[in-house]
Amino acid sequence: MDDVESTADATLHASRALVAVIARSLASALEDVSLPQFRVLVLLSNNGPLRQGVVAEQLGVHASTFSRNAGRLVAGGWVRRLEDPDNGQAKRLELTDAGRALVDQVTEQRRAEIAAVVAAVPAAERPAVLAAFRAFAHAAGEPDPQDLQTLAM
Amino acid sequence: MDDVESTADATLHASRALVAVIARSLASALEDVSLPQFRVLVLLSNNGPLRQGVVAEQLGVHASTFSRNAGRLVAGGWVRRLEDPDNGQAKRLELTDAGRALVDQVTEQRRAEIAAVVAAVPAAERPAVLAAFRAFAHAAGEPDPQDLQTLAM
DNA sequence: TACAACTAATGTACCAGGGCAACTATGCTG
DNA sequence: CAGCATAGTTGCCCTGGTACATTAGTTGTA
Repeated sequence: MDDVESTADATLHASRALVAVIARSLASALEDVSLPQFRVLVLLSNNGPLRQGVVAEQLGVHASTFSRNAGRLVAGGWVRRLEDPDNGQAKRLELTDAGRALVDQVTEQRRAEIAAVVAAVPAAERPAVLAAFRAFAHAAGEPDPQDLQTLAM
Repeated sequence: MDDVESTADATLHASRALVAVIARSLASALEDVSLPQFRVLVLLSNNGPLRQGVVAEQLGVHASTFSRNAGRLVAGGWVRRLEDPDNGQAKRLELTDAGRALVDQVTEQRRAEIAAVVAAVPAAERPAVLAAFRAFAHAAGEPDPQDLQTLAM
């Protein structure tokens, strides 16, 4: 087994731990909203207020579908529908405080759990881990936002 | 920023790349089956044939719910329902070749994409990356199977 | 101004997933 | 054998996500 393979192996193994963290952080939010709904919140969190049509297109769903989904989010108090001052026919969606808090809570939990793992790495090895993860991230390049959005990141 | 924080930061960054890979590999399977359905396939792939009731319990859904879901998987040709020779009332679920192939394809794609990233890491740094991921995985401990199952790993 | 284009909402319909309750068939045990 | 427990199926109902077609209101333009 060459070093590409064994490194890929170790990466896959470590990725299981990361996935578990991500799944756990997601699970807490999914008690409040569905995954498609949470994706919307993340989208708004990353981009600020957006027109409904834009969100629908980003999510790859029909505008009518999204209109209803947005309605559910509004009803749940996670987002607000605002008139677009520049365009009377358009509506802008904006996170409410609750919506923002939900997203923040997930990312916070994610951060905290990963920090806990890192803290469990012997201090002497931490710089090496830091350098290695940076090298890996660099080699991977910027992830496709569309892919990240699938799992609401 | 201490080195726990900056390392956690780098880890989060690297994890985005990993999540993108996982999302992509999952996406290809989700053209054929739904996520709840794929979870079933993974469960069977990891454990071999299982009684329906056991699967339902693992997934945390009602037996009646799962009975129908299993029916859809059978109809799709992904699993087979077998009489349990030891117990006339029980049914065992077993992956068909197609079901196994679907799961294998996802894990294969995942492996291949990660290997591609690793191959893009300069050879001189690869041993450090290997060591880092091992250290991280070790620090994280064994992930909770329940968490992994959420995202079908 | 009148008409076309755009944006969202709504009526209608469908499917997947989920639960509860009732039923069937089988297994176990006194 | 009678009666109870176990395993799964099915009827019924609800929610969420999805699409298509249509409608209503807004904007822009010929």
